[in-house]
Order: sequence, then structure tokens, then C-alpha cells
Amino acid sequence: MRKVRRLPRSALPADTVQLARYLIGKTLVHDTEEGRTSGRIVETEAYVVGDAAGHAYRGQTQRNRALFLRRGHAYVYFIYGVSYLLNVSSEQAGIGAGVLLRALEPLEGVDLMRKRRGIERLEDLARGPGRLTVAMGVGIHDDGLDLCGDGALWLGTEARPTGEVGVSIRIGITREAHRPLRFFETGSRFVSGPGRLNRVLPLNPEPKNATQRRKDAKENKSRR
DNA sequence: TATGCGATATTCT
DNA sequence: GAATATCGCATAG
Repeated sequence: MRKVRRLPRSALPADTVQLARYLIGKTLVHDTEEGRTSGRIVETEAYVVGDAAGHAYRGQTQRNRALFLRRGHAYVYFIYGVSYLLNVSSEQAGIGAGVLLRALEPLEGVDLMRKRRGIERLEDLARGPGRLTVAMGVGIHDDGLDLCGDGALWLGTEARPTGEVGVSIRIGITREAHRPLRFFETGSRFVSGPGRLNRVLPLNPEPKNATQRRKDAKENKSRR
């Protein structure tokens, strides 16, 4: 394994889509009192400027203010009453956009991740954005932190060469769901989502996502 | 492998 | 009151 060094902000592309692509293969590290956990980033999604699916779409609020920090800051928020999700802010100060970190391949602190997650299987420790934050010990207290500073949560260089990067539509959203803004390392066992999205292109006809399916089911029921 | 469903907080309408 | 950048468990094929 290569020596992992902190990524300076100047290394991050100053564009949301490019950053999402760039982060594949890089390392996320968290040092806590319990110990260090780290992992290779194998799946991301871009939430670009003017994106109706992005939290910054309706302007800055108390909740999403970290998305408006200059690139390289953590935006953490709570969703579905169950999960915390971690994003990296991606544009210049005052412009709201970010990259959602969706899955990691565990590197260091695997036992600590197992303890935090309460499961054993390596592939499931950080596959999915909500699982990732649990495994890494990331929570709302990390919202707004600078991932390019000298803090405990940071982005690092790649621990080993990155494989081929694939693209697909994003997962779990309804608005602008067709856009090819999800990036992943092809062939990785640590990537979330249905297998058909994890091959290199083709951008297949848009499958219905979970929310839409639920809506349809409900409508069918009330129709009877 | 896919589909269905409940849990549950915060924001927006 | 509805929607949501999810997860874990159940069930079916």
C-alpha cells in the first residue's frame, strides 16, 4: 500500500463533476479516540450547480450552508430519520454544490468499523452512503469541517492505483434522475446499487427508483 | 436478485 | 401534510 498523504485543496478540481470523478480511488481518513478508520472511495455522485436534486437548489439555508463553503469542506446532514450522509463541497465560496460519498472499500480500522456497524461482512461495512458514515464515525458534528486542513477527518491520496471509472445515473432520487452523474470504480465489490448500474455505460433506459415505485403502488391501491 | 415496507427527522409547500 | 441524496428485514422467484 502506498503512503497516503493529505490532499491539498489545490489538488481538487474546481468543478463538481470533475471532482466527483477525481475522488474515485482517493482515501477518506478519520482519526478519533477510538482509533483510525480509512477507506478507498469507490462510488460518488455529483450534485451540480442548478441541479434540482441538489440541496442547494433553493438557496442557502441553515441546514445546507456547508455546501456553500469553498471546495473541500464536509457537508453532513440527516435524512429519512435514520441516516447521516457525507458530501464534499465542490465549488468556490458562495456557490452551493457538492459530491456525495456513497461507498468505501475499507482499508484501516476494519475491526472498529465492524464494531460501529454491528456486522462482520467486509463488503457491507461502507457500501451505501448511510453505512459509510456509521463505519467512519462521521455525524452531524462533522458538518462544515475542512477536509483539506489538518483536522481529524481528511481526504488523502490513493493507497493503490485506481481502476477503470464507470458512470451511471444517480440512485434514490426523483428529480433530474436521468443525468449521468454517478461515478464508481468498475468491478469493485464495495460499490452499492443494483448490478446493472455498475457496468461501464451503456446508460440504459431510466429505471424507476424506489420512491417512484412506492408512489405507483400507492396510486394503484387507492384506485381500487 | 428484486421488490415491498416500516422507521423516523427535517425541510419545504 | 408531503417528500426525502436510506437501511435492514421479509418474502418471492
